[in-house]
Amino acid sequence: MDFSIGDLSRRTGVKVPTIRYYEKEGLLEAPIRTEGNQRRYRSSDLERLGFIKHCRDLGLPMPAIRDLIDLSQHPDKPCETANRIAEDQLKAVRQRIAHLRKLEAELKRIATSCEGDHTVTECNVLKAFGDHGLCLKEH
Amino acid sequence: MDFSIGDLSRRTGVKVPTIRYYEKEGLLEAPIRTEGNQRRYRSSDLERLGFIKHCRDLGLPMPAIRDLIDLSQHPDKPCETANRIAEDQLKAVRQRIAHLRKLEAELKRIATSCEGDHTVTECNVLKAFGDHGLCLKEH
DNA sequence: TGTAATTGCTATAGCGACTAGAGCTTCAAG
DNA sequence: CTTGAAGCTCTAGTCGCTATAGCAATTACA
Repeated sequence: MDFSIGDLSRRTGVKVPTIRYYEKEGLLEAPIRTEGNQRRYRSSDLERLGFIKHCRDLGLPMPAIRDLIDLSQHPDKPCETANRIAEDQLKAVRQRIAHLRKLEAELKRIATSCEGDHTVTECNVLKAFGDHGLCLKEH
Repeated sequence: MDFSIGDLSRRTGVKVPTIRYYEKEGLLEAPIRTEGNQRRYRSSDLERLGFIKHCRDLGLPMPAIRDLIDLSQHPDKPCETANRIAEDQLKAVRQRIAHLRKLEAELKRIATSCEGDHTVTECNVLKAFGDHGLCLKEH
């Protein structure tokens, strides 16, 4: 019914030092210890760590995760905050996608500007890396 | 015909401490100094810094930029390396886009799962953040 | 020429979210 | 009872900057 830190790691896919780091940062509560000072977790910790893992996979920064955890411990509060966090993150992700698409377009242009077999003196790739003015759009 | 570090900064949009950092990291050569120990740059440094800036904007990591600079100083070498760097970066950008699109889809689902005015106990947003199993696809 | 504002200098520390390593102790299997 | 895996703490390193402190030099204007 209780897990070692290694068990927790295997079940969640979060590395052992990262689990200890989350504890230090206050995302996970410090668990009880064995007589030999080793951490022993319960299934509620497993859930909590799964929650954190999923949030991190979604790109949430740690302060946002802290907010969500605080929130989930006050069940009578309105859930606007949770909503706002999800929407902010969605906005951020969309911005990053837009930005990366511009980069993709320019890198495609750069990568296809060199046909074959010559030396760097006449290499368009190097020129293109150097000259922002050649870009189709600003980024 | 020569610029202070501030001039260089204004003309390239690279911040002053970042310029000094690039020098420490060997991306920029150490320029000559005035009697009072201040850096004085020439237009070749301006070009080089513009090159670096553009590469960073495109997401190239510093080691890749170092490779490109080395390359540009051996004009007789074949330009395969430059090509490979551009293509690797293009590939990396496309991967990141693909990943972000999955996140976007899931965040959209999470952010729209809560309609209106209730408390966190029955909030689907919090549930969705917690439960990876509810995801449409893995990420 | 005097002085004040701006810019420059070095060195160090901090950011976020881990990751790696050293050097030690405890646990579990055979 | 021994051995090897897993655990412990603590420190430092990663990347690409950014901020701060405490000075020195330069520049603009009176």
